[in-house]
Amino acid sequence: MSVSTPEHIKEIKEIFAAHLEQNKQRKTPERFAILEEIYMRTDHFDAETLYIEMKNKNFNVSRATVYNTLELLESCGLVVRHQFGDNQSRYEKSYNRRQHDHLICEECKEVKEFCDSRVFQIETKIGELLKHKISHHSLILYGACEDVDCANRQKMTKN
Amino acid sequence: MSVSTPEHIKEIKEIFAAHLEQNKQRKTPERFAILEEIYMRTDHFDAETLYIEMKNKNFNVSRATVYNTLELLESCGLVVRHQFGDNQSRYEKSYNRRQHDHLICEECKEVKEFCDSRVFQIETKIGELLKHKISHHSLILYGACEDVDCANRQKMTKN
DNA sequence: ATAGTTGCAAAAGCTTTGCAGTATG
DNA sequence: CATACTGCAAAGCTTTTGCAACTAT
Repeated sequence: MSVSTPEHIKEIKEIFAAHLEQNKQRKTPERFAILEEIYMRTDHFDAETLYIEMKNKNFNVSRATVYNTLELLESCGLVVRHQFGDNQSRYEKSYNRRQHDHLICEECKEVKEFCDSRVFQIETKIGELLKHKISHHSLILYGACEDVDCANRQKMTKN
Repeated sequence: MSVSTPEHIKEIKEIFAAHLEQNKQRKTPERFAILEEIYMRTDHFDAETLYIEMKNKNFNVSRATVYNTLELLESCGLVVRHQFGDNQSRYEKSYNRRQHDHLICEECKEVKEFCDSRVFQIETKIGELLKHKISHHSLILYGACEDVDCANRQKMTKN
């Protein structure tokens, strides 16, 4: 996942602003600060991490506002929410990003992204078969890195 | 998902007993009662539901034992754990069952099962591409029933 | 001015843990 | 009879909610 440029962030803020106007919701500084923080990130973060890191940057937001804004951003498609198997939601920015799925190393917890068009063939076929209109999917592969850095990352993850 | 017959359950208990012996763990009545309760079910249940229903049947188990036993059963392959997008674990029996994935109706929350071999093609290809040894996957399709009973089920789900 | 939002703290929901008592091997 | 396991209650985490104060429109 790549870093967003300042121009990119400006564009995204405009999209968010338009969405808020359309729904008669207010354009508060907190909402835009959270959006910006999210688009500065390149990882798959949880709500608490986002909250803590904003606090660390001396931006005073509450957890309630973080959760509220994440939901808003999700509903307007600027953020996607995932469940990586640990009873906690993880989020990532999604504007201008190709749909993709995730591979998680069970040892070092690293998240990698991939695309495979066969998943859409499955959506189509199973949707027809089971008579459902499929709106989206979640595909997660779990595995083990064949990677020298895996052990190092493991140490960092254990806390 | 079909109901397990008494003979079937007997066989599964033997497997569990063997597994416990191998790992020098004790064959307690609670563990077998929980196993039996699970194999009587045909749904995708959460730990609390299992706990409550055992209480209702006047079988006195604790939550701690339910969670502990679910973990044991998962590690010996008699139960699989899923995350259907709501920050809560769901379980289902897995002995003698073909590997399958899930389709969830976002309106009535009904869970349907399906098989599509293309997932394994994805596993193989992406495993090679990203140099990971894939151990398992989770694929969930989210959609909407095109189904007359969907609305009825929705009413029952809202609580 | 008015009603949508915020921050805070409390509550809620799922899961884990500590511990004293119990029962398996 | 040693120690793994159980039940209970408390604690831990993530997420949601209620409400008074605030602020965008």
